[in-house]
Amino acid sequence: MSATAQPEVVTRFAPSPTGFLHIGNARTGLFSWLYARHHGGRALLRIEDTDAARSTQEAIDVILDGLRWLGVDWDGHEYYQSQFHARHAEVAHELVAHGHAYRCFMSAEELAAGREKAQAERRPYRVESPWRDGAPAREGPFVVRLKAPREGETVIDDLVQGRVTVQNAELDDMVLLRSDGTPTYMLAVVVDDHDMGVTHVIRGDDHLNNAFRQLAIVKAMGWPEPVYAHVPLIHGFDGAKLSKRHGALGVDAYRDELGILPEALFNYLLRLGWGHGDDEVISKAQAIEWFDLAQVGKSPSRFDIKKLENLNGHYIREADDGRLAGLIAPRTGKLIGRDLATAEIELLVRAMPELKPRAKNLNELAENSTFLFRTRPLDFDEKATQLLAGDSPRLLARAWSALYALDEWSALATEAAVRSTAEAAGVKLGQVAQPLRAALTGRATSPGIFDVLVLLGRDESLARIADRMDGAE
RNA sequence: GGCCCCAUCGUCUAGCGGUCCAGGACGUCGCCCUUUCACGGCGAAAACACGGGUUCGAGUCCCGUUGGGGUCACCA
Repeated sequence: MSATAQPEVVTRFAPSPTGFLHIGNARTGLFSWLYARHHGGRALLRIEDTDAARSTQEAIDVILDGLRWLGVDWDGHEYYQSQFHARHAEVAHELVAHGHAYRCFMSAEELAAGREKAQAERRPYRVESPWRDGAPAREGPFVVRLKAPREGETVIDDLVQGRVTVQNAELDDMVLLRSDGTPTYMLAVVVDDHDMGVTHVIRGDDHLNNAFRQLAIVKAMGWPEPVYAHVPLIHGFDGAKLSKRHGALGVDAYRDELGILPEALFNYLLRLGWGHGDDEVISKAQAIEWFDLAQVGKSPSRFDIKKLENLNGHYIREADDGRLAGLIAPRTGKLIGRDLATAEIELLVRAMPELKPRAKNLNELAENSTFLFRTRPLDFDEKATQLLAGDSPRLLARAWSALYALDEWSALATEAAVRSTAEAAGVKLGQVAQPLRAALTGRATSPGIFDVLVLLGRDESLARIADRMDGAE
């Protein structure tokens, strides 16, 4: 694989299928992918589908689609945690056999009582199972618990968090196998990461505390310790972990509902919590070249939709006209109440150079394109109606005549005609151009009016003007 | 509450002991361009949480305070 003697880097992204790809998880996945790509290693994907109820194929597809759309791929096939349950149990039993874990027969009531007592005495609760020290087995259901170390301390040299130390007395004997024999997440991740050959565990820092307990399993099994990197979570406007409460959306919503381009979200997520000097606009190739965990900040960052949209506007301006037309055609169609014909999509492509500097998301882009396809008589919004009052119908009639007389229908020619109309009428250009805009588009804002004239074509333009001009002239 | 982590403009960040009366970007506010709205250009306001150390010298190192966050399941 790699020609150098460097040990291979294997990262993994392990989302659980909850029905959507949380923006924070997407960033963590992006970081883990970038780390692997930067180091020429492998990026793996594992679906944590242990919770069978939530793990529908549909929920899984949402994640896979979201990642692909973002431009994050993975090496080999995706892994499904649920397929390894037998192996997880096998490891648990091996741990028991070697005295690193034990069968605990404590009932839920006993556990609850202990927890309450600890609470009452205002001291932290730690499971004290008599079976840890070999009490005789009892009848009934049992779980398998890890015999966690109680002396000394555990140190993790985290690539993002630095050296973190925890007293082993803080760790307790966590459940490895439930009473129904199924593995807990704690056991499953450790076993899967080991079996998949994961060298770098890059995940959200909400797992930092778990890392110490998981490391206990790794050590008990005598497996090589992975390198950990716990990246800070994304927070909402109030500084708390981003969640539904903040209206946190899945990646698909940014694509479908907010009209965000994948390269914009990629760039935004990359810059959130990571920086490379003063660089703001960063391509995927540059990201792979520059990215490293060392520059990832330790403090959580807040999600700012304004900056995302600014970046989105940038990428819209850079995007290919045909691509944009294809992306907004369905949206424009929805706005005007019918599908766009092929010729109309071609018109959209031609209009795109004028349309795209004026939009920061695909919805705006679509909205701004509707004037091209509206049928007469146009509907006029309030501002347009105002522009069409007073002297405007008279001015429009004069403009109509000048335009009608044109041999050539171009931006240059129409501009000359409209300018001379204004001059002849003794008014400023704007006094003719604004009513013209209103008559042509139904709105008070639009692309340059001479471009609009050309895009609409001679017949449609003259007809729209005629609709609003003073017929007496 | 215990444990762990964090702390530069409103937000994302640059800064890795002196070149910082702190730089860039978004946002905000002006001005320019201009037929509107954008784009673009120019400019402005805006931050090293606080207190002790260490040092000739601290945004940069150490300690504490305050503030914020994360985590404490037979959930993942």
